Amino acid sequence: MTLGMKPPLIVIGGPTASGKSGLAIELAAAVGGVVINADSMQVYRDLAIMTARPRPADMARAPHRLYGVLDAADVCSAARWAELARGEIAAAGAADRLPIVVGGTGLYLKTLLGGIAAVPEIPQALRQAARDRHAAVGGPAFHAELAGLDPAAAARLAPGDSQRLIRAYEVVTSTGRPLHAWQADGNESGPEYHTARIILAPPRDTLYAACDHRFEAMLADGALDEVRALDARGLDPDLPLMKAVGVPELRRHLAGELDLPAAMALAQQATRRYAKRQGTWFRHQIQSPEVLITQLSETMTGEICSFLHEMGLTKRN
RNA sequence: GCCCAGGUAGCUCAGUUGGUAGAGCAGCGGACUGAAAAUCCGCGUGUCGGUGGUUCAAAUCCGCCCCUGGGCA
Repeated sequence: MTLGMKPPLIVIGGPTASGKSGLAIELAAAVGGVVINADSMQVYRDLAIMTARPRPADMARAPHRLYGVLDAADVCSAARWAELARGEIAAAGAADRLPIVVGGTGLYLKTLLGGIAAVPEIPQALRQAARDRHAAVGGPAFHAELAGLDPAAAARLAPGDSQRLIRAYEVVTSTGRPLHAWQADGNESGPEYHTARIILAPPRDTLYAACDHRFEAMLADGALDEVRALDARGLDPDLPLMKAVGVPELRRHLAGELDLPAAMALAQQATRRYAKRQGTWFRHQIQSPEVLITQLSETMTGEICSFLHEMGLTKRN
């Protein structure tokens, strides 16, 4: 690598079931790349099928990193993931391979690309205490309490926005400074990359059909057994992986609350809604990507390779 | 063929004594700085089956027609 040149990086984002993983594998195989996961659920080990992790046969076609590396009892975060990802990007560069970061977790990608406020890591016990407090007093009272500790955050957040209320609460109680003060300091970001961002944005109808079809395929592949095994661990239902799309629905089926067709229909709906939210995120948060693909396709590898070559990101074509 | 009961939003339905319509679900739009597949915020999107009447005014009253259930033949 030439001194002074920013290391190359490919980032692929888009809604679930839009064909990101397939595209990443094709690109990686074509240019000699490493696929690095940027999906908040695929980082966990327990649910390979339910979280649509690449299959072993696909993973054999190119090196894959950060898939299934954390236990379901563990908690990832945007900052934690970004740190891991930077490590993998550096390792790929050292191995003279092109890093291809792919995933649908917009916040993770944004953190990698733009950094995040340098709030000190908050001990898990304190974070849990904040959550417990919220559960104990309820949303409105918690919101009122926060107003006493961090009026700006309370004013900005809806009383129902539990996740952000809890975050604001834990930051101010743990660090003594309100969240916006940390944010005003600017973002802590890692090294700069020479980046090509590829965003997939297929038409709504096509995407929804793909979501529906894929969930059916997951069930056929044994998703229910996976969820049963996870269920048997008796983990806190608030843990991230326990809230992955489809997991609550299938657990309700396992508990006898829903028949399978009903659980499937609800899970498919949840998937569609998730895909819609992701679309909104990428549309508004990732401005003017280098490549925008408005179809459901993994067959554009050739064109994309040429483009990446023109950008000076690849050595061969 | 006759007798009932219905045709109102994508679906299930509400709609008082006539004043151009509203709920739930679905859907759509948006926000997003450390659990983000999370967590929230906002928004009725409509030839009231069709067509003629009555009326200042019809989803609402009257006639005819069409469609869907159920019953009797």
